[in-house]
Amino acid sequence: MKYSTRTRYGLRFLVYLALVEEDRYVQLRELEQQERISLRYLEQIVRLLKPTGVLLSSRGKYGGYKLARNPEKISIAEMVSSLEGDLAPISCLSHQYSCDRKPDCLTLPMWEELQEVINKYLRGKTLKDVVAQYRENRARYGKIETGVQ
Amino acid sequence: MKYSTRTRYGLRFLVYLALVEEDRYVQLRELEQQERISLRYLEQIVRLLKPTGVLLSSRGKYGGYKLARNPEKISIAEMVSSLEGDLAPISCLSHQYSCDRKPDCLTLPMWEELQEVINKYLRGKTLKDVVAQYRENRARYGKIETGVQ
DNA sequence: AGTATTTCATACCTAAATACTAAGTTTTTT
DNA sequence: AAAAAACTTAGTATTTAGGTATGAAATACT
Repeated sequence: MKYSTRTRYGLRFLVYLALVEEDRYVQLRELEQQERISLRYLEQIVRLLKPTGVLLSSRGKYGGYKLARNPEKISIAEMVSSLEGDLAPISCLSHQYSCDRKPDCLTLPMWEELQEVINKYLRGKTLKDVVAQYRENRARYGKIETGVQ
Repeated sequence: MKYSTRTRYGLRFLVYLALVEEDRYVQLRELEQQERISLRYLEQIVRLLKPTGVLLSSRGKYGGYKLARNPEKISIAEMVSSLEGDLAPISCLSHQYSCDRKPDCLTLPMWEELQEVINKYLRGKTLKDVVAQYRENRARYGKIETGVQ
């Protein structure tokens, strides 16, 4: 079980936006250069995030993306769920899935509990928290904190 | 992120063995019928579990598998890890993986924390616990608990 | 008005992994 | 000797991951 690059890249995109100090639109080209993520691929990933309403976008020259709300109002659970499709750790727990053996399943209760553990962690996590963790980590490594200009 | 059928089937196999009351070898054919898991596929899944030393096997007629130790001594973390390869939630955290961007990664600290959350849950879980959860769940559904003859 | 630049959208592609099946070999019991 | 089981290797179909390619629509600047 691995989260896909979609999810990894998507979250890095959001953290990047959160790190931008000034009020400006960030272009995907900038992320391609800074974060080494293919522009074309990133376009598709961003599209997965749009329905959550977390992004403001502007087309054309000097266009790009910015966060639509404060990072502390942005739930990682919601972002991962949009990028990954859902948060179920096994397909049996995905919404559309049905299985007549469910009442007799030897392991379903355990999987449900694991799902709850993961969901609880992700629900309690905001984009602000992830940014803070990143900053702490940088400090540990003794890096000067510059943020994104 | 989804755990594979390998892992799901493998755990069901282990719980099934734990539910057997008598001291006998359980044949894969029995699991094929009771749990609807292809015998040929199950053979390969079982092979992933053998290196952990959790299984005793006997060949030939009346052969099969039984647990090598008490279910409370069998860690789910170890079983899932053997079935899945490792417990990393993203490939960046798999053992062999290396990435020169790690010190600057915007999200790695968060993923490490999630990994710890998942590992902690799985490490604290034994096969005995999973069996108990199954039994409780059956009771909730009002099913008569027969176990496996 | 025209051009450059960006997001937005659809379609397509390739490699790898998943989830098996097939066919046999080895070991043990009857 | 025969049957039945675990073991082993190889192959295969399908799905998913992880992208590219192409172009349309919107915006800003000249």
